[in-house]
This record gives sequence, structure tokens and C-alpha cells, in this order.
Amino acid sequence: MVKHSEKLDAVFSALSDPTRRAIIERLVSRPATVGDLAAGFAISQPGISKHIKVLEHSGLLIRTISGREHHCRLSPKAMKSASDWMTTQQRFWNATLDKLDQLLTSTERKKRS
Amino acid sequence: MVKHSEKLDAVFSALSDPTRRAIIERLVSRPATVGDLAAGFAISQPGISKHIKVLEHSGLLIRTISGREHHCRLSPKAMKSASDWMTTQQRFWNATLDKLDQLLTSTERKKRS
DNA sequence: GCTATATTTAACCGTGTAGTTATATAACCT
DNA sequence: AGGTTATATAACTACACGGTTAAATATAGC
Repeated sequence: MVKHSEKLDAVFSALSDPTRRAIIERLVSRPATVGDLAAGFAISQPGISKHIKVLEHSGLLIRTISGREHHCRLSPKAMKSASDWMTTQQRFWNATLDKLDQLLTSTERKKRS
Repeated sequence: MVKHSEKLDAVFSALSDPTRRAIIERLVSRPATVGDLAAGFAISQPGISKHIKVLEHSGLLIRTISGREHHCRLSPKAMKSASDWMTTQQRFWNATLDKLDQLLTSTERKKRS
């Protein structure tokens, strides 16, 4: 069983490279083969191949092989797990901020009265 | 001027380590000093110090020095930039999914009729 | 000024990563 | 079978990372 935290490691780590984010941005509009993607970047084909493998391991990308072509498309689940973690943190963080804000506001009221 | 993409690199990269995510989760509820944080983890204090520096460089964490104590708290902006990028991708991605869904549904309708 | 405390910096180790070029594998076409 | 196309794998380099221990820096308190 793969732990949740390890999945998050892989997703955030995959997203930390600009080339991989660019690959995602390209795949968002339409699927593409490895070759299509390699043609769009200044990096060598084996380089792109490695990036795709990283994205695939993170769960962000799904590869479908038909003949000699490897078709790549995005998977929503992995991105959602990362985005959910962030949303949770932000929610708590905002709550803390709200409390701080209330504190400041009430202090301000006291000052004014 | 620091490019937007480089900031995203730093934020996602900072979030890709489980210890750093745990530090964030602790700071979400209340600020803490470097020592407070170090006491909560099995790694050495200099190790924590390095993690904090990474978080600070990413913009996720703000350090306030008073005397010999370094107080750490979270900053919302950096997290928001990363979360915004994800949301954008997900929105486009969902739009694509919807189109695909419509396509499948209409194909299904044709089949059934 | 001396000692204790909070934290950083330095030096090091092992491992991972992003890139390269060259080679291998597998599928398609004639 | 032979040649081309799509992709992966191997071997290598340079560098970054996460951890350690030891030493340096700076503040606090007697």
C-alpha cells in the first residue's frame, strides 16, 4: 500500500519542474504522443521521455500505447489530491487569519471607544 | 525580477517534502520558533533550519527575528500562486472532460436510437 | 566578562535529478 | 527481409538535496 503522503511527494515533486508543468499545460487542451510533446520543447527526446515517466509515476499522466505510439493524457485524481491538501491548509490558515482579524478589530474598537 | 515560473518551481518543490508539509501543517494553527519546530521532529535542529530556509525562499514562510529567537509564520500569497495554477489547469481539464463527456453521451444516444 | 541558549554556517556523505549522446527495442511499410 | 519511425534504456556528467556532526555567531542573563 502506497501511503498518502508519498503520493503527495510525487505529485508536488512532479509539478516542481517547469518543463513538466508546460507538458501538463499542453495536455490540458488535448492528448499528445511522446513525439508530439518532444517536438514542442528544446530538450532531447530521451529527456522528454524521462519527464513523462515522472509525470506517469506521480499519477498525473496516463499513457496509452497503441502500436509504436504512446498517447499521453492527464488524470484528474492526482492533481485533486494535491489541490485538496492545499485547500485544507488554506482553509485553516484563513480561519486563523480571521481570528487575528477579529482580535485586531475588537482591539481597534476598544481604542476608539 | 523573479519570473513567475521560478516562484512556482520553488513553491511546488518546497511542498514536495513531507517534513516541510508537516512544518506547514504545524504553522497553520499557530506561529512557532525554529526551536519549537525542531523539537517536534526526529531530525536534527540544523536539518530543520535548512527546511525552514527552503520554505522561506519559496515565500511560503515568513521569519521574524526578535532577539535570538526566529519566529516563523505562514504567508498566504505563495501558496495561493501555486493553488491558482492548479485551479486553472483543473478548470481547463474539466472543460475538456465535459466536451469528451458530451461526445460520449451523444455517441451513446446515436447508438441507442 | 562568562556562560548558557537559539540559531546559522560549514563540511561532508550518499543519493536523486536533469540533461546529454549513443544504443536498443518494437512497430510499421514496401 | 530491410529501412524508417516511435520510444525506451544505458551510461555518463554536473549539480542539487536531505541528512549528519562540528564549529561559528549572536543574544540573554548573571
